[in-house]
Amino acid sequence: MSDRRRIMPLRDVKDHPKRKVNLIAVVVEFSIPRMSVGTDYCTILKVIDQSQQNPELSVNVFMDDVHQLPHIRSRRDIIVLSCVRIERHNQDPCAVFNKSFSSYALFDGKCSSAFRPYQASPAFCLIASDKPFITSLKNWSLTFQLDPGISPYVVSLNHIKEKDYHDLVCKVLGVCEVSSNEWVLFLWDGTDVPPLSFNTKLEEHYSIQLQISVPLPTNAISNFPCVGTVLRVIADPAYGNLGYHFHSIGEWVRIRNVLFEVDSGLWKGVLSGTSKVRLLSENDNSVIERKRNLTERLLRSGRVPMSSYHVSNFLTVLTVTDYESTKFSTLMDLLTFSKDKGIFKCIVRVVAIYPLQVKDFWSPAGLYRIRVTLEDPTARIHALLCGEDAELFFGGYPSISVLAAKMNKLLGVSENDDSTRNPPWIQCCVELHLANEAGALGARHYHIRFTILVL
DNA sequence: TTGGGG
Repeated sequence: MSDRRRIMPLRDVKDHPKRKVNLIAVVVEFSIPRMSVGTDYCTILKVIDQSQQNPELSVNVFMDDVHQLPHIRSRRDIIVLSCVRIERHNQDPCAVFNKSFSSYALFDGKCSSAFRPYQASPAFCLIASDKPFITSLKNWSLTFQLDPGISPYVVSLNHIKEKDYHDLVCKVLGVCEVSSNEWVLFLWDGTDVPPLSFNTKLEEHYSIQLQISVPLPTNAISNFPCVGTVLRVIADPAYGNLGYHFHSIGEWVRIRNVLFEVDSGLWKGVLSGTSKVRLLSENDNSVIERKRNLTERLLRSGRVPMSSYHVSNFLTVLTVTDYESTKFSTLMDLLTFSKDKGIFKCIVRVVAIYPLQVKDFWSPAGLYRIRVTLEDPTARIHALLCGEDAELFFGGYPSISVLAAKMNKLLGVSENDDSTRNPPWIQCCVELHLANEAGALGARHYHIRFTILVL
């Protein structure tokens, strides 16, 4: 075995088509490992070095065992690529890792002295002459400002559009197998997804879902932020065990090519075959901007939905004077509240009611007994509107036609368009009771209280 | 072979 390996600077790669070369580079982006349409699993890396940061070089890695594909742990990690073949795609060179003659090793980019790879392909062998290359690349990358990739596709969650592909600069709150081979990613950028209208023909409002996929137990969401939407992103089954492939929990990333869809009047992200990840620093400008925007928003407006700032679609529902000075809470504040009783003032939309017919609002004893589904950008909950609380809310016992008109206003039913409805924002008081053991799913009960509907 | 930003 030779004790030297000729390492090619990335700027020279373009001049060596069809050649097999050795590279040492910093990984700045990776696609999530997944099955290819051929026989192998695949991940695509973007790498840079001192000689070339733009364009980044694509490295396409194929392996027959998904566990043997490189799994990037941290920003600035170093990859040694031995005997990769240079090909051309369109006008751009790329390196292709062939499992029959290529090998690789991944090194922590932060630790300056260790030469032990945290992952390597079976045939990889570190050669003494690699070490100074690795050291100088680590030293260089610590001083180099990595490019987060400014692009018109980057949006924050308050600007997403249905059926569009967007990039998000966001924090990865978690990844969870919600059912057998169904994985969900939880993403947050501190902004609120836009409120949606409901298609009354497709969505029977009494059967409305409370969330995309399954409910999570309180202990799973207890560390989620209470302001800003936690977007649920469904992974394509081709990704297999997403928890194994995704190492960025709690970190800021730029995640590219997320598809946005609407399901049951809720926003849903889809991790498609072309989604890619760039790990970002807490000090990255795009991360600092998002944190600053959230701080300024909370100082300016408190815990209210971003889209309720402009009150064109806001019903004046007054809470009784006792709670006028109470600060607003989000529904996620309620879902994660740990004491067994509390009263909150929220800005929400009534997205569904049960019973469906106003004539069924009373029990046989003549008492109001209604379940409403409340929504804000952070969550949906069922809340009860019963007895004296409902009398206060509706102003006693109005006629069925008056009550029906009030409910139509509350649900956003339009007088001249029965195909869509767009519930207005209202403010209301919600009392929370934890029925028994704290945090148990379904043990929380919510009642609308101290709220008067003024119409 | 696969894969390759919109």
